[in-house]
Amino acid sequence: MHEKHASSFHGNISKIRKLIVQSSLVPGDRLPSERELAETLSISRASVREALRALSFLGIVETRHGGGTFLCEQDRHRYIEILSEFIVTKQTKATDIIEMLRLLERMAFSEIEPTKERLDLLETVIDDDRTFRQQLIFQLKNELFIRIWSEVNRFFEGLDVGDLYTLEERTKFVETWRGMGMPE
Amino acid sequence: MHEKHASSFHGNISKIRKLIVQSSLVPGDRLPSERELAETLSISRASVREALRALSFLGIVETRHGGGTFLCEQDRHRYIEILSEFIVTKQTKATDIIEMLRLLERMAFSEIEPTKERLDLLETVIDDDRTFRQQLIFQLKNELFIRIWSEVNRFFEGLDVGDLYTLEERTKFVETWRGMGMPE
DNA sequence: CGCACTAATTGGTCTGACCACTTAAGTTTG
DNA sequence: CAAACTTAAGTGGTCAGACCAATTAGTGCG
Repeated sequence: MHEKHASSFHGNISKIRKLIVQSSLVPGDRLPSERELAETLSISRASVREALRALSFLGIVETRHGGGTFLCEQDRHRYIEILSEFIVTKQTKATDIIEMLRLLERMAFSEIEPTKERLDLLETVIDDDRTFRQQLIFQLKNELFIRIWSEVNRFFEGLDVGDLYTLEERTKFVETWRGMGMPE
Repeated sequence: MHEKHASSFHGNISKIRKLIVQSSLVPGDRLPSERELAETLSISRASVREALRALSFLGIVETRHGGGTFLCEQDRHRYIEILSEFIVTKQTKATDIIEMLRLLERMAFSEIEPTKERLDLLETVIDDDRTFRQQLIFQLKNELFIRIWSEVNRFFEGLDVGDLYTLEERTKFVETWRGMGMPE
């Protein structure tokens, strides 16, 4: 009658996320119904609902009464999801850390005004990925932001996966950034 | 047999939170068991569990298998703990908090789709800085993001420096936002 | 073609049961 | 008497099946 309880709560979340990926679902797509998911994953519908509720909280999924469960516009909520998951789970996946870091640095780029001094400074350190990114963040002059970035970056360096960007990417960043600045 | 469905999901969360307050529970205290809560609040245990799961995600409550459900040590908040540490450890400058808050709210603006309802809603509260910003954030429907924003905002309000934006700025926000909407 | 109605689908809730873990009371033992 | 063990009650975790509520797809009629 009752099956063995082999799967935990977080395990069920992973199962559903895995299923989303394997099914090649794109943002806006509808997930299988709760009843289908329950049968497919061999868990009760109650457990499916708990997992879906969690995914809903993380902004990954959206449910409509009578309509179904839909995959959120991930691109719209991308960095919120990353931020959420980074904070929620202790053992963050490497890919998430990298994406979070990239997000923060993109935010910095969009926040900092590209003056000539800053451009020159970044170009002098463009060969070193770590220094380049650090100098960029430090330009923000926001200690809170810097501290958050430092923390995420600390995790990143612990991964020991080399550079975050290639030299080509860094060069392109600076050029794009220069284009954003005023002529004067 | 089956009772009327008078209460919604979020309503149940409120019920439990209210009960926590009314019972004068302090961090570390144990809540009534799920079965007791179900009877007290006149809802099914399944609904109690869903509400508790949400509170658990928000870091307000912690459950231990076989042990019970406990009120979290407020300052040891799982996710907010990290953010709080950033803010508290060194005395963060007020300007940094303000900037971070503005950054978060700008993120929200770029994430939320500007529907007519949302525009109307924001315009009705445009005179009150705090309410305006809160309504904006709440549109995100991402509880975790809301928690994070709330935490930073709490520090901001502790600064007692008045409004974050002027009425003119808020008006401009809404107008800019409206421009971002597609004509369809 | 379009509108109203109906049936099927899907999420939301309820009930009662059983499993797994924790806790505390009771018992035994040194 | 105190410590270790055993046991029973309590609690969260899961399951199954049912019904309610909202949406959607389908059908028939005008």
